[in-house]
Amino acid sequence: MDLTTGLACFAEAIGAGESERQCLIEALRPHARIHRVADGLEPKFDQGRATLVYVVSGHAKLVARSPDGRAQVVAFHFKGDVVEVPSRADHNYSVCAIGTCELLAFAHAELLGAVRGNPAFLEAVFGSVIDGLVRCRENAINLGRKSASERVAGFLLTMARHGKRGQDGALVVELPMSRRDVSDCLGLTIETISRQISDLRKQGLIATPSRARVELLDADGLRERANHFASAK
Amino acid sequence: MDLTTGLACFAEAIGAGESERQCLIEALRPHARIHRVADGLEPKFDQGRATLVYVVSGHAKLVARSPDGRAQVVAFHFKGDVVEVPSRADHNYSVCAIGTCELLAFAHAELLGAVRGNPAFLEAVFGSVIDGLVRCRENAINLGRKSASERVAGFLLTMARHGKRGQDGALVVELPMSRRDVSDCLGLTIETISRQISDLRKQGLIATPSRARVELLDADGLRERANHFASAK
DNA sequence: CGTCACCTTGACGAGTCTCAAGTTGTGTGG
DNA sequence: CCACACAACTTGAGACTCGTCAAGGTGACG
Repeated sequence: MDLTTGLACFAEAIGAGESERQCLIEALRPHARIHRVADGLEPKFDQGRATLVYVVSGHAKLVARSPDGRAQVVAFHFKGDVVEVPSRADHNYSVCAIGTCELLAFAHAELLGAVRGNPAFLEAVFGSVIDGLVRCRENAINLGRKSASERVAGFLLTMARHGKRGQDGALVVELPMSRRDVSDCLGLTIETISRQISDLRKQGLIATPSRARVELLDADGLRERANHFASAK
Repeated sequence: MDLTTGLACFAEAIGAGESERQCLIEALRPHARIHRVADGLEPKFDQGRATLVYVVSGHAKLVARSPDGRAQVVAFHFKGDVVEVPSRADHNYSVCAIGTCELLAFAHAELLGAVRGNPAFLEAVFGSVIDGLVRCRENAINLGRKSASERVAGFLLTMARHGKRGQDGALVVELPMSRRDVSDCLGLTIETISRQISDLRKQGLIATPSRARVELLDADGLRERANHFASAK
């Protein structure tokens, strides 16, 4: 996919009307760069500059690594998501492809400059960032106050938003990421993930027809197990 | 403090020029509400609507609670911070005062509507939300991949941003929140916090002249202990 | 059919939570 | 100014969850 097509996807996703789309594409073009990234690779964006990335196709993860090999997957991002990549913070972040993946990258400052005159667009980008914030907080709650069992159940429910309903009515979720990615996101080890998945299967809450595929047989049971702090009760 | 003064603070913080400030205040006034909140109380904003809160004075925490009493402090916010309070998510959030505190609240949608014509303002709000996102991610890394010792050291360094330099050169940090708040933020128990603080004191990294005050005697030592995943080596 | 990466399962131990007791500090009333 | 009550914090001992290490199983691909 080339830059123009990528920009068109982005413009459409962000809700630009037919008429203004072309104009938007031209305004953004000088500041955009498209990266076609193979599995496990991490494109280098402008170092030290906050970057905004739009996932044109495939899946990606935002990950922080420590020198000693620990990793925290801060978020998974799917086709159509907008990822805010911070510049300076206490930790280093990179975007890493899960499978082959196409990313559209903008330096933050220039993106904002280019669309100053278009508040609708600015709001749309704003909305994406808020989405990211909300999801990050949800995960922070998982990490801070939940047991392994609750985290895994909650994770499956979150992933279910991208799932489809199978013929038997169960929700079928594809997990494009490895167990290691899941563990690095939930703050657990791959062994613990594995044990929890096995538990859920033994209790009949899920089925695992293949490694990457999970069927949610009892979504309510999962929700109970996830123990979300919602207005429950 | 009344609504007008609060709005003026907000307008100034957000970087509005002298000239446009008055205009901005008038545009925002119909959508703003000011809350004077006593210690430990949680103002009710419009239920089910995303709300943006500006901390006019004092300190506040954004917290998610579970029916069984567990709490996760998602973020602490100080005077001048902007807090994005999500509407619908898997967990319920509330803003809770730490000491007496004044909050300026806007329904999200109306705030954006009121300032559509002012991209500079929109960008400033945008920037605040991104700040929140970055801090939330930093905390997610703490929660997911760090030991109790690393978390507490990292927390003190984060709080040090609001600290002042004492006469002996050490950074003096006031912790307006209780140990329970700290533990609910770091995903630990108050006992563990207490033990870690004692450890740090015994090792000479900090001093604790009073309960709420911490002096960072050896910031580099703390940073080492915090083990931030930054470009270190 | 062999190799390899990935996942699963088991046994054990470290780190943190839980429970319980003690200490410090703060405000209140005499 | 002192005595007391109470909340917040500190410290200790034992339990439990999850991490670590090790061995085995499964599926994909040549």
